[in-house]
Amino acid sequence: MSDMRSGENLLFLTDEQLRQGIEAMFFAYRGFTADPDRILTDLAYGRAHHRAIHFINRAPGTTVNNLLNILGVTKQSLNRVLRTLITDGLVESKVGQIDKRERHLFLTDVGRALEQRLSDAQRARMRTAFRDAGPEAVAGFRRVLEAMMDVEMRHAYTRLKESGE
Amino acid sequence: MSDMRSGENLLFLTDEQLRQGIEAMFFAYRGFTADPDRILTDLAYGRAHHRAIHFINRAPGTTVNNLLNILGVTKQSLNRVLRTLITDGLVESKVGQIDKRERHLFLTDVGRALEQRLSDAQRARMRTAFRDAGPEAVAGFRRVLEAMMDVEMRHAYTRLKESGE
DNA sequence: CTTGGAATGTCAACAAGACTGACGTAAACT
DNA sequence: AGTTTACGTCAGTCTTGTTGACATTCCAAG
Repeated sequence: MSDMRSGENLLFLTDEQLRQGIEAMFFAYRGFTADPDRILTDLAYGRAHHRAIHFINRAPGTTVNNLLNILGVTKQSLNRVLRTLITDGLVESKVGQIDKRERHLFLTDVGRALEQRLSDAQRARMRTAFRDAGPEAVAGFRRVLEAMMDVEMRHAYTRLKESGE
Repeated sequence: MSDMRSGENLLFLTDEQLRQGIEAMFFAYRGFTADPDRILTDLAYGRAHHRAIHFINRAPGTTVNNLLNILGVTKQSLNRVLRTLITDGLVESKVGQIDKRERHLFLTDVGRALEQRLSDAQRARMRTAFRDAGPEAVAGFRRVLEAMMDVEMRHAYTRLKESGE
């Protein structure tokens, strides 16, 4: 795999190749969000709600601040979303036992049901794509995406990844 | 956790693997747009302007309708963006010679300069990611992304790809 | 040739969801 | 006691998506 390292087979780094990578990212991300988006609009929710639900499900009991860092939005923006999810009974907010300033977030049964519905749709597409591309392609896919992240996001991603396996 | 189905090792298709793929997409897309976004906010433009500029540069003389299909937004939404780009002198709109209902779009020199600046920033990140991951990973990355697209978008992508090489 | 429908693009108004800034409350830290 | 931290909220702005209404142009059927 690492035969000619110094200045030979770097064809995959031409501007044209990079541009194709950029466009692939753009078009693929559209597909990536398309299925959950369809479900969400029927429920008068948006992508922001999906993201919150996803990460609360992934890390139950997470604090608002924690979620803020992962999502990379302002607290006002997150709060708007969270408020509707709480009043709609999808998310529960519990005052921290050790530190009472903190609010720990959990999905209710209803919230978990929606999370399932959304991630089933998204996973279905991901599964088809993975299967069509094959395990080696998937490994490459992950390697490139990880290299594309900002450092802090790579750490957040790695932490989540390790907590899940 | 050995999940052997019909002899094949399908470990890369577990729900946990798929979820990691989903999160990788989410975090990577943030990195993907971060650099151009920084440039754009200084100029009071947004991601929508970037997208329009990108594809006009890629396919000079394209019609509004054509661009609409690629970008997947309503014509009214695109029009707002286009209008500011035209009044700011980044994009030129020429009435079609054959069909006078159509407007053909071109970047001006100023528009091309901004396009360069934006895509340089985005390519720099893509280049680093590609180099770090290696050519085989890049091939896999592309294969998975293509499989993730909606059919129409895959066609649009392929058409652009072939026009560029 | 005219006329009605389809296609293309523009203008106006509105909604979601991001942002900043300011402020308040409660709890924790020093 | 005073400061910092965590969270919530109000108010206002911006980008970017939406729908609705409308003008222009093309084309084809009468």
